[in-house]
Amino acid sequence: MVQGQGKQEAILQAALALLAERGFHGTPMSLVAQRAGVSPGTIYHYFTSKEELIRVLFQQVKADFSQTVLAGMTLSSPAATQLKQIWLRAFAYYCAHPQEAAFLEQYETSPYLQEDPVKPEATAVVWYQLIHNYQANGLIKTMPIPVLYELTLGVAIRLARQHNAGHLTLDKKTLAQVADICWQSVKA
Amino acid sequence: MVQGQGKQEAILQAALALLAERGFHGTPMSLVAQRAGVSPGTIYHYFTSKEELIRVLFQQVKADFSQTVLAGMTLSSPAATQLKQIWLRAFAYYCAHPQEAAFLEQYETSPYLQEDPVKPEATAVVWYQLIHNYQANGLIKTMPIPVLYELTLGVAIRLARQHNAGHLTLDKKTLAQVADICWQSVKA
Amino acid sequence: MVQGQGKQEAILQAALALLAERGFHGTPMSLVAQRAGVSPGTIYHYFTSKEELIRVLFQQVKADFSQTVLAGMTLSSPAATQLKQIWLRAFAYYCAHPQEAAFLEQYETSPYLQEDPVKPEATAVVWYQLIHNYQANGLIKTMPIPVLYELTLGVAIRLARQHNAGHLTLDKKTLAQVADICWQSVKA
Amino acid sequence: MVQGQGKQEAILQAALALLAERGFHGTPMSLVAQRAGVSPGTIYHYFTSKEELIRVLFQQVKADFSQTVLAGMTLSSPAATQLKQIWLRAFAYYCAHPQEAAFLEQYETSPYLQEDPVKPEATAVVWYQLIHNYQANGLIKTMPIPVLYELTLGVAIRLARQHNAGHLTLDKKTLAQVADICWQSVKA
DNA sequence: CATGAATGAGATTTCATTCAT
DNA sequence: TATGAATGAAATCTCATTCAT
Repeated sequence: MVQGQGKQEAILQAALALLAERGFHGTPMSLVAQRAGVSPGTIYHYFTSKEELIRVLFQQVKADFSQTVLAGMTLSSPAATQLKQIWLRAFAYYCAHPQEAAFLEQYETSPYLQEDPVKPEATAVVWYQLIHNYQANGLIKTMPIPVLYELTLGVAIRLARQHNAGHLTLDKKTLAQVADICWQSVKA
Repeated sequence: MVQGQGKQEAILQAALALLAERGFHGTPMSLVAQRAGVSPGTIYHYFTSKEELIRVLFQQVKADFSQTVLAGMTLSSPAATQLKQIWLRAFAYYCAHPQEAAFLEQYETSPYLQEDPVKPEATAVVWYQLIHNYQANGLIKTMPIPVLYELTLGVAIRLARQHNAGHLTLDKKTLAQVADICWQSVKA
Repeated sequence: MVQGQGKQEAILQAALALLAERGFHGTPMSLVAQRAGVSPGTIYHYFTSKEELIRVLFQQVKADFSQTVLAGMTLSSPAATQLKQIWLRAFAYYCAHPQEAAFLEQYETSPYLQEDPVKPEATAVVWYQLIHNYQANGLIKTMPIPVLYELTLGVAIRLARQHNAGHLTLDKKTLAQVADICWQSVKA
Repeated sequence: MVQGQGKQEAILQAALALLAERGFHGTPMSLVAQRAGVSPGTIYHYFTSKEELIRVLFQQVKADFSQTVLAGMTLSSPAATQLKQIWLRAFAYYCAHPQEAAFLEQYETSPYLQEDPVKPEATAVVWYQLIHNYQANGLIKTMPIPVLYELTLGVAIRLARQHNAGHLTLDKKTLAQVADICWQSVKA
């Protein structure tokens, strides 16, 4: 069994796996506790409520996504290269982390947490900043940010989801093509 | 109070409104009953279970969507016009029917009904058949159907959703532009 | 579909079959109605309540049992012959009418109808009268009636029940032996 | 209020009393909880379902019966003495524990638990083993076990039941007579 | 910090019974 | 008489959360 601070992490891990597979209402706290090798009461030492646990998990997953996608980005490349690179990285991340993907989708979709629904592009802070810069430099179309998001990263994410669900397989070449198509649709 | 067969319809209406706003697990059957002006037992006269009620509702919403989008389509127009037309109609439908939109999104996303997760494009039968034809005639790119879906209708739906959430407002002109961008990204 | 008075009979038949197989609480009135080819409301034209339906059914089964066991009795035979005959007939009746047997057992056992629990020997009116006579003539032991009942007919019924449940098979010869044993245990 | 493991016992006690008096379907879990001085949810901490609670209770009652009947048996006595002794003990047990008696009868009778209906003699393991031995030594008749059961212990139990229901009172002498009659009917 | 038995409100579903047609 | 849609009380079971140890 894990000890000390490790327990909080164990709880988050367990929650992620279960929430991804069974949904918010399909995963009782007791199950999270069991999977984390912890007692139900312990969860409430680290999190005030189920809602908070989920909110914290969301923040963590989002941060991990941002960091992973960002890591090793070639910041000196031209816009086209960079955006396509981020597109492919995002796609790869979702495919490599199906649990995180499933969880994010539910989180953004579900009326479980009524307060402030999350804008999809908010999850991809890295992307958002890049777009912001490029737009300022006139490299991409002048359109509302959400439109640009759905035309590019949004597509990557949906496709990754379908890939995870087994509805779709994409080889490297096709993938690069799609990334390029997305870039074409937003470049100025 | 409604009478006779009208009750089944009243139940479906009530369910749609509540499910859209509060989610599957946030809407107890008793609430559906109350809103439909019906006793809890009555629901079970028309539907075997909560699950079945939701499934039937999904079929109905899907059918309504297909029919509305299809109605008045100019079938003699060229591919570009048709696809853009359907894109705009789908967008309009989702904006005009935010409840249906929210419900569909949850239905496609939620692990609530484990059996056969729904492919998004299955919801848009009309669109699927058009694409199929055009692809056979070489009018659009040779790519997996789900890719083509996400590049076009998928984008329309996401944008409508953001519109409903109040994250976004699009004037007619911009809308037509986006529809055109989507068309450009899939045409051969 | 049956008509008029035939409906009452159809209801009783349906009730018997279902109650025997599924128990009192396992057979909703709606199921009885369905099996009888009748609407739920109709049952309440013939019976005030579920309880009354069951009570009437009990009376009917009891009467049928008495009549069948009595029919063709050789009233002139000696006591031994008569009691063994009735023993074998009762056994045969229960084996030939497993539904009636199962129903009677439940009725006599269940706290479903709190008022006046039924004495087992009350079900076998014929037997009761015979015993009464023989006892008056000093042909059988002076013991409380229920004791005599359990030593004879009671045994027949339990064995028939076990036979119906498939726990037991008895050939004719063994059966006659058991009947004789029972007789020996009560004769003066 | 009871504490700790005592709650499981309190629940079983409450269930026994209520089930005996009101039957399986006449005793809601909430009533069991109330009588046990426990919240409804607590029952499900100890038992998976109502069915399991009843099954466990059956095992416990059966074990108690066996042990009580067995305790202080004079194992060196001759067959006649032993069987009559066990007959009287069984009778006494059922009279002294009317709740257990009523519960056992329902359990063996009711179609509530469809799976493997219980053979009556299975409840009396002690008796079964004795009979088995005696039969091997030719001390009692060669007949199917269930027949021997119904001729002896079966009679004891039915009579005790009638006694509990107030239909019958037996003095010690008569009781010994009946026990003897039963022995006579099975001895070789 | 950690535990896990206990809670009790609330969710889904059933079913005896009624009543307008 | 007959219907069967409708009722609504009640039953079983779940689960987020608490608190004594």
